[in-house]
Amino acid sequence: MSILDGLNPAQRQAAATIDGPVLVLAGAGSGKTRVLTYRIAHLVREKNVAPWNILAVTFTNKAAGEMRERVETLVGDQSSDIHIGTFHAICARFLRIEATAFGLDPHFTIYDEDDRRALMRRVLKSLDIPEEDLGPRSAIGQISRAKNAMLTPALFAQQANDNNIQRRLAEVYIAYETQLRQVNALDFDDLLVELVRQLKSNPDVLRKYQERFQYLLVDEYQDTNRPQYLLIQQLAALHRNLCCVGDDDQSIYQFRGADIRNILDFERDYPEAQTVRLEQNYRSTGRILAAANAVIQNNQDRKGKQLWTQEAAGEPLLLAQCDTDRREARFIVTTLRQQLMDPQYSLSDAAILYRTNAQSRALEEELQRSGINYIIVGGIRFYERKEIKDLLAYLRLLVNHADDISLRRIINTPKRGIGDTTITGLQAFAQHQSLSMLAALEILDQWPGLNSRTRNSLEKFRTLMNQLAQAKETLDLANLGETIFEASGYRQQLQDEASPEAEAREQNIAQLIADMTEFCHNEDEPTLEFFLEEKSLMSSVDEAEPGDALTLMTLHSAKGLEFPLIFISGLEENLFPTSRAVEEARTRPAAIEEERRLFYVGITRARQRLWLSYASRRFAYGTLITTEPSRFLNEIPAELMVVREEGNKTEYSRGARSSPPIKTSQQSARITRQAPPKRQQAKGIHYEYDAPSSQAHAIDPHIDHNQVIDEEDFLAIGRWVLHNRWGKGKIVAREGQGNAMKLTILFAHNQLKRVMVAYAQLEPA
DNA sequence: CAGCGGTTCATTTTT
DNA sequence: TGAACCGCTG
Repeated sequence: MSILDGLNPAQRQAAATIDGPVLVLAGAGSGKTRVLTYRIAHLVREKNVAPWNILAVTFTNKAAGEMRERVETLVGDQSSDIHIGTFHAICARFLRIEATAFGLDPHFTIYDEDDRRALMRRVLKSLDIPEEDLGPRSAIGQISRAKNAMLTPALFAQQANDNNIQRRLAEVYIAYETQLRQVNALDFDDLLVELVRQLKSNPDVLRKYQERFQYLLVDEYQDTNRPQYLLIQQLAALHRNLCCVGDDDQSIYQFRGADIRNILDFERDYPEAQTVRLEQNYRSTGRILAAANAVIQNNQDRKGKQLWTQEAAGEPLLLAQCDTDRREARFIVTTLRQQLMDPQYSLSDAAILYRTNAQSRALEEELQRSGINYIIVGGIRFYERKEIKDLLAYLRLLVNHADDISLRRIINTPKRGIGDTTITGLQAFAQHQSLSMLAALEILDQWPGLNSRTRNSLEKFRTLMNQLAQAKETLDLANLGETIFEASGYRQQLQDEASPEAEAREQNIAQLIADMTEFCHNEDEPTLEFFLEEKSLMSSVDEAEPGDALTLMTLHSAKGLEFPLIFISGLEENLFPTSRAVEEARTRPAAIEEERRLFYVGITRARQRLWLSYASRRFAYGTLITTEPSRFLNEIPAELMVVREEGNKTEYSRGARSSPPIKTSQQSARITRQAPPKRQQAKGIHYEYDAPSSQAHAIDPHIDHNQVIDEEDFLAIGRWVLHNRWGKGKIVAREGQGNAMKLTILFAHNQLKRVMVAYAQLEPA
């Protein structure tokens, strides 16, 4: 008897191989979290590994929380001693613990995108670089890339050729780093990069961690970037008991520096590594999985995997071609309503996925009109709201006096009559005195030519901050938050405004203070530092509250999640794939592949039903633009999908594309659901196409289900076959075997179609 | 200094 | 469409 008995053979191998490096290539829905948690349970309960000798790293806090929960049910109390966390959280924690050894100030602040941008603005201004030459956005992006390539400012400057822009950028990088250090802050990239560097130059500290973490587990390995890879390599170097779980087909963060080589080259980096493939999918119906497989097969750059399932074929996918984005929203709402008539489904079983956050607006309007309860994952995060960031800025400044960016944020919030001129003046004065802006407030009498009115306002602010600093020493976290809200005059300002928005803001702050109370109760060490750290590293996915609501989110946010009912909207060229990808693909065709993987991720989120949609006309940038259906739609075998037209018939350009997936409304109206494929002796693929009786009505009674196909005989290249929809055609190409077999057939009017044998009703012609 | 109105610009994706 | 930024006025 072993804990691992409940796993399938591949899963068991992945979980039981605990000595040496293991790479688990886990397809979507193949039970990778199960493997990870059972592996941990196996280590602790059956191999007597001490919990604190295990480190498990995930991508999101949510994944970490889930893993901890599931491990807890398997091993009980001991789970609390296992190190489970996100890369960023773990790095932040180690950096703080080892701050002294690393020569860092342990009170460092973690800067998010907003703070980073504010700092960059300041840098660009100080270097007199006009916005047209280099915007803060672009500068941040390029510097982030440099950091993730482990390039220090000095190295970057060296590499910068005589190219003017590069040299300029090097200057910006240097100034940015200097200022970051001056305000005692680290950005997201730094958390990783800094720890990797410090461990390299402090071998004794590294040794300590290497000895402690005898067993390492990494989730979502395909999304690790260079510094993350290096960190893992450092930590695993001693024991080499490293288990990385990932799926190259689900790598969707390369734009942010995730390096697919980390997964593709695993065997090279760890020659003794064992590779385990998890290819049985436990999540989706046969048709959904077939669609996913068909789409991802268009990618060249992959290790190659073929997912299979024992689940029933399920319902066909449905593609709604809508005339406008508004109609698309209505289609989704109507369809959802229909589904909810079925008592087995509730609102929380459904999710709408889209490529960009901006697309949520049209959907939201329609949902509000219909009174459907929904939550948005990833819009504006709670901790990104202005009022929350304001209050947090007070807290940050109390912890880190050097944090000028936070000071600037709050020195005149709420209004204290301290304007831009004064702030810029204070900054210059502080710089001249080599002090932080907060410290400079203490020596205002040395500021020449300061008029008494301004001085007065500044002194009032100084008094406030000193008062709060005292409060910090005596009060607990929640009371401190309350005091700041009150003493700063923030509450007063909101009440004076007396608007619904102000009311909402006040509520949000009440929520923040409630969070603080909760934090005090839950944590062993509820320090202000740790509270801020937790909040800085919180992502929008982590905030999704359970409840009876429909979920709206980007495809990126959906990674790792699953829903019985999934809508993927906005399947249009230049939206999904994005215009950037389309553009880039003109010179580098592989550029489209990340978008395709994203589509693959979306499809594989669905357990039972999947709806796809696009709008021929859509509001973007405030105007109506016309669009074309996404190329990805052509990659889904027609047999898997029913097409329906929503709204007025619309023209679309047929272009040079040989097989537009769209039929006219007359045709599509008559398209009934496809019959399940004929039973075949699949070679190595175990599809079971026993349609549940509830679907019986969907099956065309005229099809002979027992007809046996001798594929070798009549499906050879050059043969003529009869398709129930397109008539007679000639087979021109064939790929795959058994149920995965696809044929390319030339039908009348030079119509070239790719069909899946498993779903097409083909007969010898 | 604050508040206003006008203009411009942007939409990937996020730890 | 909207947020974000700029410049003018009181």
